[in-house]
Amino acid sequence: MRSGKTDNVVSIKPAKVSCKDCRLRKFCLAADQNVEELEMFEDVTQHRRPLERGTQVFRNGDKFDTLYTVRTGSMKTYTLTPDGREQINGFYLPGDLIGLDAMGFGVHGSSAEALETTNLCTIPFNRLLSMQSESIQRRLLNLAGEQIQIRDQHITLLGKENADQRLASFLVQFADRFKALGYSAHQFNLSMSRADIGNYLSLAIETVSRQFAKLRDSDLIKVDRRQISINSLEKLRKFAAPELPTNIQNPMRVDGSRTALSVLT
Amino acid sequence: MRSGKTDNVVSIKPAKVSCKDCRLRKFCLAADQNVEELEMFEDVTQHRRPLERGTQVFRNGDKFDTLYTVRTGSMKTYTLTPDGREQINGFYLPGDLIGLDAMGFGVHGSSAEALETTNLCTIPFNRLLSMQSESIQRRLLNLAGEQIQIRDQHITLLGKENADQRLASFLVQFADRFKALGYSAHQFNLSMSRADIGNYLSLAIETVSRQFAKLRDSDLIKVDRRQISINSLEKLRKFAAPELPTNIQNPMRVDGSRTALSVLT
DNA sequence: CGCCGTCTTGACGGGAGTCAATTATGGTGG
DNA sequence: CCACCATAATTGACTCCCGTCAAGACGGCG
Repeated sequence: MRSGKTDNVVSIKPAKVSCKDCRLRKFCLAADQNVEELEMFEDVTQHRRPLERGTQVFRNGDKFDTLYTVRTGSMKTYTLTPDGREQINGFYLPGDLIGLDAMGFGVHGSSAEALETTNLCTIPFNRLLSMQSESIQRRLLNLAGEQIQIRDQHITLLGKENADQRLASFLVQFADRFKALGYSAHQFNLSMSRADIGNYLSLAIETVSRQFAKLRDSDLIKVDRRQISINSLEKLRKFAAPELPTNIQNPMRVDGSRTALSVLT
Repeated sequence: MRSGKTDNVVSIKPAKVSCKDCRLRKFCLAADQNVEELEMFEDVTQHRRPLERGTQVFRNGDKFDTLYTVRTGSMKTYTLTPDGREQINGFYLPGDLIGLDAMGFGVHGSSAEALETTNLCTIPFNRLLSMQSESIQRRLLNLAGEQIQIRDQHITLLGKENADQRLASFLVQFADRFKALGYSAHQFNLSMSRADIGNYLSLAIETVSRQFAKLRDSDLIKVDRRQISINSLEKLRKFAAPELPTNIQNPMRVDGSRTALSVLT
């Protein structure tokens, strides 16, 4: 499946869309590439036949050699506890890159599974590096940094928010992500089950259900199974993350630790 | 974070130790460098005067331009909740690299603070990249991947473990890290307060205290304030992460999701 | 010696987990 | 087309782990 230039020929099978026409490009590894680099990148990248729901792309312990970008559909990644329960660490939407965590030890520390019919771009890691592209290198670091920050936020959610706030935060997160993708932030449906939501938020599914009911009864959202309609995103945001009552806007430190730095931004 | 023996040389001032003689090199960015690269790297890197306990190196929202490696001492990083409470995301020991999360958006999403008198190496990020060193690039990706996996594990801890297991896991983690650094895994003292431990593990300090007592009463550890002595690391490990009762050793999936992969462990 | 911050220990209550029953839904085959 | 079933989701009742409140112990240091 090659193409020197954008052809008028419509291919029957995996319908390879050129990276330079892909509306997700600004999210993916190829975001900042110039034309020639993009061709190299496109040469490295491959499409895959669609994954059905429940299909795993890699599993905890697998040797790492490939990164994946979600083209359509959605995925979850999860780690396993010693007693075999799964802990979902993240959900991945179109444009998101999966597998970066395995760059550490060369072995996947998590598993990745499709939540619905999903198309991926596959990107062999060593071939990617051998491109020696500065912009790719930079982008890889960007995306890895993002993943760390996203996880830090999730740790904060698990560590500090109660059940109400967790579900609200979850919905706000998806609203924002859908909006960034050009979809409606107020109307979307979730591809994951209540069990997955609960697992991700560390709540029992009954609790998830109850919190959905609570948000519905407060007229913040409408819920029909996995179809979500947000009445006021801003109210929901407030609900998810209540701020300090009034006074201090730039929190100078709530505790008493010193802050003596000679840093000039 | 001290233990065992010190070096014979007592240095007066910043006493710049050459990277090539640094016993922490294998942990840091310069791990895989050849001689000439190492010189370039050393040229980029700088030492800093020691930080006192409580001093912040960067804060949430600061512009990102520098990475830091812990040389001696220890640090914590934390994010802030909207209402100003801090959530500790990680503790950093000698050899650990701090600041990678900020590669994502060019702005720090967390703050970093010294837990005790601490010496850092500072590494200007852009100068580092301009070295165009393949081994440095690779190492950056490695370390970023590690950070992601570490956070995934912490998410799993917060999501799935109860109070007993959390503290035990915490101690095991530090035992392993000290051992990797060449210190005793069975005897060490913690540089952080009960409050910091509780914050990190998402437990009230009273609960931390109670769990310490429980581990002590079970003869798994001895505790004297921040001085920890582990009687049986393996028992503690078992306690931290109980496995499946018997039967299934390679968990085929506890839930009912499909697993259509041609994987052989 | 006395103050203060850190830590420990006890008593109590609440938020969310667990158990259980009911309803809704979507897929499948007669 | 509908009956049937398995899965998913909701709702209620009860329980328990851990957070909160409160008091006291232990050092460290001026």
